[in-house]
Formats: sequence, structure tokens, C-alpha cells
Amino acid sequence: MKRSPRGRLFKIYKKLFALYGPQGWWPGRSRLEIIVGAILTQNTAWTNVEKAIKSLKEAGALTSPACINSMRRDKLARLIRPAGYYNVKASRLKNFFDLLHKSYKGNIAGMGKAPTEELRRDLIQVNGIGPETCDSILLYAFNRPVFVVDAYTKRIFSRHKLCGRDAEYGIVQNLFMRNLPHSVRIYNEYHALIVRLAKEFCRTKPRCAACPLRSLSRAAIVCA
DNA sequence: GACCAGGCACATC
DNA sequence: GATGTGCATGGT
Repeated sequence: MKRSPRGRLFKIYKKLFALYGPQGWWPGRSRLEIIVGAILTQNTAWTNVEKAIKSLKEAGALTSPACINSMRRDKLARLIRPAGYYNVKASRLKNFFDLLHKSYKGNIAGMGKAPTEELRRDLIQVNGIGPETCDSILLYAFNRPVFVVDAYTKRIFSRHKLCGRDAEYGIVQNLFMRNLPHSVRIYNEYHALIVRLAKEFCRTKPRCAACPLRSLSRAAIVCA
């Protein structure tokens, strides 16, 4: 008998959790650091983001939102250089802090009190914050039950025939949010586990045979 | 040296 | 609405 999407999503989650355990995401100490990391990691390896965050910390830029807000864009770009796209990302960070300053009096804790819909509307309007970055901030910085969809999610779950390879962000997000409980803990862990799996098994073809999800989907070519 | 990485905005058709 | 392109570093 064919298993429902709900059953399959749960089964994959359980398999990954049993294999890897809790991932302890997001790898950032404060809300500020999580938000900055979410913007810096756009299309960029996390190892490069770590270098940029280290450099920001050493410059004292992550002690409060006011630090980056008052910093010159070119100085900020220099500090985040290892994360790549440094001119674009410096502007994007500035744009976020502009929102924070103008709409939330520069107060991240205050921002955290806003209703999810209001927060999402504000974040998504920031130039440089798209759906994934927005939802990463909502889930990991503000603990809102929002599922984060990234390129790995589409790659893996399209191979399991649960969504299309080029499905729109909202379509894939709905797949998870319709079929899983609206739980911060589960959404947090599931996304982190997907990244963990993808990093280990989805980059190179020879590793495909060892992919832990291989047995869960007969039709899917899981990692090729 | 080529390819890829936890996107996004913008131009063009 | 769909597709192509620029943005850039560092690891494999």
C-alpha cells in the first residue's frame, strides 16, 4: 500500500533523527548573531560565514544592533569579506538594521514580541531578505513555527517524489506545514537534519549508495 | 582549474 | 510568468 505524504515525511524525519540526533541549531549564540548569520549564509558555505562572524565579533560589531547600524557600509563589507558577495550582503544587513531601527526602535527583543504575520510581512519587504532568509529568522531567531525550505529540501524531497524539483517556495513549505504539527522543535530539527544529510550524501554521486534514505523510496534516485 | 555552497534582486523577453 | 545574470569567497 502506498504511504501518504504525511507518513513519508514523518518516516524520513524519524530516520534522520535516529541517525543524527538533535542538531542544536541555529549555530549562533544570540538573536543578533542568528539574524546576521542567516543573511551571510545566502548561497554561501557556513565555514565562510563563520570566518565573517568571527571578524565581526572581533570588531565588536555584534555586541548590539546599534553597532552595525552606525557602521559605514564599506567597513562592514570589509569585515564580512570571507562570506562572499560582501558588497551585496553589507547592503542587505544595513537594510535589515534599518527596518529594526525604524519599526522596532532598534530593539530585537521588541521585534520578537510582534505577531508572526506582522514580522514576516516586515522582514520579507526588506531588500535582500527573501523567503528562506525570512523564515530562517522567524524560526531560529524568534522561535516561530515556520518551516524553512532551502535548495537541499527541494533536491532531496523532489527525488522522493514529494514535490517538484522547481516547485515554488510556498508549495514546498505547505507540504511540510500541512503534514507536520506546527512545532518549533520539529521544524527546527527537520531543517537542520536535511542540511546535515545533504552535506554528507548529496554532493557526490559515489556516496549515493550509502544514503540513509535510499531504502525509503523505491522510485527515487536519492542522491544522484 | 572547475565546481559548489543553508539566496536574492533585477533585467529581459 | 519564466528565464538568465550578477554578486565573490574559500573548500574540494
